[in-house]
Amino acid sequence: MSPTETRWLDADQQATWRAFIVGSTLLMDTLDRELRQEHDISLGEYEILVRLSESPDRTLRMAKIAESMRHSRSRVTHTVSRMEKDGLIRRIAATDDKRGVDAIMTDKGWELLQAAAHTHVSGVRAHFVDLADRADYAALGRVMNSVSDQLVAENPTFEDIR
Amino acid sequence: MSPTETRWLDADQQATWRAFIVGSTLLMDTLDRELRQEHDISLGEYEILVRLSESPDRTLRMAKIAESMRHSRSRVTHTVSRMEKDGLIRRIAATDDKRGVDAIMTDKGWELLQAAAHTHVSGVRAHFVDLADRADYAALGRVMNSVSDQLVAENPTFEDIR
DNA sequence: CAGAGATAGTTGACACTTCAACAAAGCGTG
DNA sequence: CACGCTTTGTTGAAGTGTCAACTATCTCTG
Repeated sequence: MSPTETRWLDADQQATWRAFIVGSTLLMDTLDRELRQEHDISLGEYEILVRLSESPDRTLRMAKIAESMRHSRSRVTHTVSRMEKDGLIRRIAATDDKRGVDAIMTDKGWELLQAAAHTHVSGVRAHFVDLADRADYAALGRVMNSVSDQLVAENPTFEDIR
Repeated sequence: MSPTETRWLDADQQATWRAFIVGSTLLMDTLDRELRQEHDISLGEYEILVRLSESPDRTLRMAKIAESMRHSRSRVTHTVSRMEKDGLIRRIAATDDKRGVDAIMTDKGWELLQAAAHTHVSGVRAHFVDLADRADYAALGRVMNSVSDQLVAENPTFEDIR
């Protein structure tokens, strides 16, 4: 924040940081493209289906979806609207809280998920999980978890605003 | 590819994978927002300025920019067009290859980079580098490097098409 | 229990990315 | 040297994400 002296990254740190940017961009783009090409669904849409599939009655409040993916409510509204148009999800007003809306995975959504899951998991393995040894992979998990924890802790608004 | 049995991820792998998605999304979004708020520039635009600053004469061919960031040519054209309109970059036809176009960072671009670099590096440290111990960070670098290598090797078209 | 403020979700405008089609210039082999 | 093929870069449309404004509902406090 304050314009104190900048602590630059050393060469190693810089290299790792750049590897992270390029690698994660490439990885996400690839997984997204594979899903689109083979099942006409984006990675984001797939992730929503996964979360619904893990919920009782394949149902989840819009807010819960947004929260667990750390996407904005607005983004979830747009995405779910598209998926509803495609017949993958249905929306009904929540019974308890009249402001709320429940997203429910349709049978068509369920079937698509079954098919897409294979593609996705294979991709994640081929392009990511199976490339690293267990220890390195675990280390990566630790780092990414602390990134999330720190950002959420530091900026509590992440829970709601985004 | 072939619909053989799916080798699912175990719980640990799944957790790490999800941490990666959520963490990297959160991280990139945060760094992007910080740059926008404080300097009216996106992370992608910033990255272009960095690359130009590292090149002789602060000049780089459009294709080289696209290649090093692994963005599509089209994306680079659009982004550079916006930056040109903002006076951060100038474009001139390449002298040698008449198809080519050189992007040149202006003084205004250079000054913006100086200011933005502090914000960016501080953010990268605070939200990423300084959170992990050296060993975990190095492991992450190894993983992300093999991700890139594997994807580029497997799909040579990445060099040009994207 | 009234009013203020928080929360859920949607909407529309705008920004950015992708994709396919395209023009212009270089390259390579007969 | 001419033809086809590749490479460079741009364009415009369609898709997706962000942001700010808005409605409706809920909750808390005096």
